Amino acid sequence: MSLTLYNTMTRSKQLFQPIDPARVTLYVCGPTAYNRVHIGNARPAVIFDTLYRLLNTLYPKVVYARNITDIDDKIMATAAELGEEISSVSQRYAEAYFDDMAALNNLAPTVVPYATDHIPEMIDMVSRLVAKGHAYAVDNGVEGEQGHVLFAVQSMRDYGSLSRRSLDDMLAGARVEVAAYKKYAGDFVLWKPSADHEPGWDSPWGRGRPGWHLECSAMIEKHLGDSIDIHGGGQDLIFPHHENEIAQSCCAHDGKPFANVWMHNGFINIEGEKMSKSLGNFRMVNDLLQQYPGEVLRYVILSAHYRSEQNFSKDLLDSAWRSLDTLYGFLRSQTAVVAAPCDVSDSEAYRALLDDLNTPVAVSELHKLARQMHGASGAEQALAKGRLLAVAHLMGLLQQDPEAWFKGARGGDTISAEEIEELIAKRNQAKADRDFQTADAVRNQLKELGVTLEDSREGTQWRRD
RNA sequence: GGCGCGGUAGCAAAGUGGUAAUGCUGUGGACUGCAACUCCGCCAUCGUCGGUUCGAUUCCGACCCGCGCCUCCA
Repeated sequence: MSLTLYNTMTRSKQLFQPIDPARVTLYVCGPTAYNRVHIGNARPAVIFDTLYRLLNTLYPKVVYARNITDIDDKIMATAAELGEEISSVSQRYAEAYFDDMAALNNLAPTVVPYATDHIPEMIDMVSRLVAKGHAYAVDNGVEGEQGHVLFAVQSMRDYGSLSRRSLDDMLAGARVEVAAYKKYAGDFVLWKPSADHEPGWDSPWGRGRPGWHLECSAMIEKHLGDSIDIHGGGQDLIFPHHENEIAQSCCAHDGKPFANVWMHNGFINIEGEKMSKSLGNFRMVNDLLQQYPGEVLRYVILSAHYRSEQNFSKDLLDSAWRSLDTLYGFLRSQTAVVAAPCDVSDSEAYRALLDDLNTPVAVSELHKLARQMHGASGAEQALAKGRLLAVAHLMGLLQQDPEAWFKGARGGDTISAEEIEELIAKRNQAKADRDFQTADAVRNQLKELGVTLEDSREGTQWRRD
């Protein structure tokens, strides 16, 4: 069994070969904690969580790090707006992020490093970059400029290799003004000075704070090593974020490779439009969770290949919910069957995942396996159930009790489970009396309250629509 | 301007040089007191035009359409 992954760096799929099979390393860029996260943040979390699960079946130890950026100008702005401490803002939103991600059945990463816990490491890295001639400090005495440390992009030969852009091309189309203190327009900030009212840490270049890209380089170096196996994130991070991470880390390590495989997930659009602040169409995970189980969001994300763009819409979410209903329906009808232990690697779904995380095929296999289970009996059925659950577990799906799935709140519930049971009892009595008019009246009454009844030889089951 | 991505059934979404998985929806039937669930069946020739080939949705070229990035951004 071998894993193939698409590498943004080479623009091709390639066999995954860990640097050290005894310790595979995966790093994914996490959120900046200044707001509730939107569904776009959820995609990489779900995708790479699935990859993490997959890697765990292949290697004895996988170190998965996903950071929290807790110092950033956006957080500072939010804190100022709310009149709150920066740390309290970032802590609150980091917690909210963890809650949201857990609701999507994401496992906790092995390491969750915080930027502010790594200031000395960052300063150290900047010092090394300066010493090696890859960075320079602005020392012109000008207020607001003095104390910046910039990465000298021209000091690195392969700068731009990930995004495949030449410096000149980028600068030609640049839409931003170039700060006068930069030696070269493409140079980016490693460290910036903080005003008295801004958060800051003492450094060789005065009181200041880290630039955006620095934390990832420093934290990866500390927790994962100089060279890691896989680095992931959203496509928008390819440039400049990841390009700059590469620059920092490679130059700090005298040219040693930084990440062997670069993986980037596509964007999520909303009802056909790009999700953006100006369009006001951000979909916060938390808001969606008020209307849909987290598993539905996860199912939707896994229904598309991670590299393609994905369009979120109400129809898509509703249909995913119905698909899960079908799957849980099969499981509910086989509750009595004890799942037999099963080796996931012996499945089409597993092979699909090994092929650059082809989750759409893996999801489709879930449906095939469920039907297979449904049509089987005896030991074969037990095995089929075991396989279905094992494969689903790899994807973080179908792990809850089917009964709970159907009876759980689905938003706007107006009738309690007890009341439903009472009405069912009443209807069953009517049925026994051959009073079908009353029986149907009860059914319709429940239907209007969003409850569907399912009669079978074993009795009546119910579900919320 | 530079770099890059995509166009497959009503919707979503895989895939392959030899006539297209899967889910949702719709629809015909079975089951049911009626339903629901489930089961059986039906519903696409893969943006357009050329080329290569015995054969292309799959390779090549052109074109049309949609989209992303170019230092806030998953």
